[in-house]
Amino acid sequence: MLDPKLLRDNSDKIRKMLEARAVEFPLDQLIKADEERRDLIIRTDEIRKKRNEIALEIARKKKGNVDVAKLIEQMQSASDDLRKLEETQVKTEDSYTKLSLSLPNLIHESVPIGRGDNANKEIKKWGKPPIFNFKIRDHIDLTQGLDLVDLERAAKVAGARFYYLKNMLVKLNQSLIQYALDFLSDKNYTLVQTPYLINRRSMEGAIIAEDFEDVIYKVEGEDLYLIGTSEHAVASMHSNEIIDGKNLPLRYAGVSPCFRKEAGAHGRDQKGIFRVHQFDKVEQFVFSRPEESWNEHERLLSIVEEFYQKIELPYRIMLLSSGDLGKVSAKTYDLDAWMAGQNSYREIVSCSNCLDFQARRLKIRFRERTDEQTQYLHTLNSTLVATTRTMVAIMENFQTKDGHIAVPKVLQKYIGASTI
RNA sequence: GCGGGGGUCGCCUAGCCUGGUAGGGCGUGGGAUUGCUAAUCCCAUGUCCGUAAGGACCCGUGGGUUCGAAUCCCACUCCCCGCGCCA
Repeated sequence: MLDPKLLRDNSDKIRKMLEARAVEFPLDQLIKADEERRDLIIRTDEIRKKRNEIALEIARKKKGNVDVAKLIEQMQSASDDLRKLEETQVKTEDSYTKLSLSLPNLIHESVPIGRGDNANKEIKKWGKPPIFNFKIRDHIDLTQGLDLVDLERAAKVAGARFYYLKNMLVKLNQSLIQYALDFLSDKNYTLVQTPYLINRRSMEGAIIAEDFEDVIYKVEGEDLYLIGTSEHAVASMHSNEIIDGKNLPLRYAGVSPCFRKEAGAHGRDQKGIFRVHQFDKVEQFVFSRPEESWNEHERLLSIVEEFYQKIELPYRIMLLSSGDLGKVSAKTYDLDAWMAGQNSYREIVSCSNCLDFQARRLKIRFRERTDEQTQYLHTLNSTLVATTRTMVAIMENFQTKDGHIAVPKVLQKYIGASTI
């Protein structure tokens, strides 16, 4: 949600954003709804004022035992007027809220303008893709050879894009989680394991309406949705709160499984565990002062880089273009890890600054002193590790000639082995 | 799941029975006073509309009754206590 003042004073800025994102949006309709809404507030306020005055008068006269029948009549007619006006007000307010909740976030000036991922900008590269002197396997071959994944039975039991992890891959998965939690814990993050199901209000605070359709699973008959990432549950954790400024920034390490419908992804990455409906993730989430959020954004990225350097995965950092940017994000870096089996860099991390977009929806504010005006804070999120994709990268890059997998050094003490 | 108690403006609390402008304390900021500190007193301290003056709203949420609801009625929700069930 954007500051409604922008609709009035600077709608061009919003228009430019919509154009850059190539998003169709009935902005004029929203501006009109906002105007109507404010007009109705003024009109209903006037009637309420009158009603309050009469009510006061009645109370006073009653004390003096004066007849108030006439005043009560006036009150009745004012209440009737109000009821009628309120009906239209509810409708206007509804359409305003609905529209304003589906308006995407502003875009930071450093974001390249363009459609799709062609316009994404490479910021840097780290590490060198490994060179193999044998015919390499992709992660699907590797997991089959070592009995690490059972896709057929998962398809039978749950459907496509599900998987059973088996044997050492179960341990690798746990090791990545454990290492990631230790890593962030050392950086004084607050560890938080979130609810995996959250209600609609909370979900709406973290994502934009259309994502409900494409990514979010709903529990039938309940006001509950499976989180697509712990970001959704951590963001809403402080909803409707006023945070004491001296506690900022709040840095959380969220850990949870992630559930995604992958509705628009038919045919893409159909095999293996690269694109699946369920995976585990350790996520960084920061509540920050507005003036510090861009520094926090860079900080998140540098922590991510440190992590993948320690795991020794070659990667590149991409700055997403306006067309590729998520609707709630003002600026996003992706970290694409080298995947030897696919001979390309693939996305494993997404690091975003959402400014006050989520905070407005969730009413998360802060202030330094209790006599001060409250302010919306900024929220940022970044993957630290999404286990399935990182495991794909590890398996493909660390494979050995005999079809086994070397374990990155930092993970060895967690998994208790040097090869799989 | 059953029974009982509760949710009040950042925090704590009064008001609810008996409907008529939500009061007090703490914290925080400003001011006054005082060698300094402390103490004391005064003012401010939620949201929305409005350039402002001002006004409206706010007592867990949503309905209802009423001229008028924090207050009465109904439903829901969360917390606490007891019972039941349970990994």
